[in-house]
Amino acid sequence: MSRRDGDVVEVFAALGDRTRQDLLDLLARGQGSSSAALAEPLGVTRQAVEKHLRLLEQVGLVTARRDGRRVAWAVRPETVRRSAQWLEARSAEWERQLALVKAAAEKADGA
Amino acid sequence: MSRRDGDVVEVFAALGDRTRQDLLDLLARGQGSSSAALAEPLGVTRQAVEKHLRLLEQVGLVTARRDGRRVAWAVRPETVRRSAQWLEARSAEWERQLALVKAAAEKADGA
DNA sequence: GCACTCTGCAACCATCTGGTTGCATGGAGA
DNA sequence: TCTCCATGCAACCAGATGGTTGCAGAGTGC
Repeated sequence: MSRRDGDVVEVFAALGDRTRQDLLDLLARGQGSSSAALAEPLGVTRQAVEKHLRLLEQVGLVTARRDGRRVAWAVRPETVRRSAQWLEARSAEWERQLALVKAAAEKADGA
Repeated sequence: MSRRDGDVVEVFAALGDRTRQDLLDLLARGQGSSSAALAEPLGVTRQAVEKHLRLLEQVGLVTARRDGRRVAWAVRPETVRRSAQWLEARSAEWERQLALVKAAAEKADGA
């Protein structure tokens, strides 16, 4: 597994949390871009939101832009799309490999 | 977010771990199907592998089939494919929403 | 029948995680 | 200039996690 594969593992780990999924939804819908604005619909403190946002930023799922003292967060869907494509390729690869293994096993049984 | 969405979150959490990713790779390649056979290339104990396998089974990524006292584990790529498609749809949806938000903001600026 | 093999399970441990609280700092508006 | 607002950060906490060790039970081959 290459280093890039390692990055993808972190993206999946980041996506494997309900609060972060909801957070990304809110950001994509334009329903708030500051941590305080996002905290209220999520039902957690703004510090919890900031923690999640920093993790999402770390794996490339969101970006931050300073606006005076405010920070405007935004989703980066292209990172999600790339991860989806990576996963799709993996499942296709696994299906291909399983077909080979299955064919080899049937050949052995016939022998 | 629907209940099915909740399931997907668990799939991503399951995929967000390097050992489990490697485990799925080994299973797909047919390089061992029992916990003991899988533990050696992963460098962890068979109990650790079994823990991971049970979690993967819980979210539908692998299946177990009893073979006497042995358990043969197998990957279910269709679950991975479905999750990839879900993610692809989400990123497309987020891109669509972001475009709407961006257009609305530009309209407001022009006013 | 017995020894061996494979699995299941629980207890344990160090670390991580998701969240809260409290306080400090910097930007902005009056 | 001062007050307010928004953010940053650290400490804390309960629970979860990933792994190990030890032991018991069931299947299997001799």
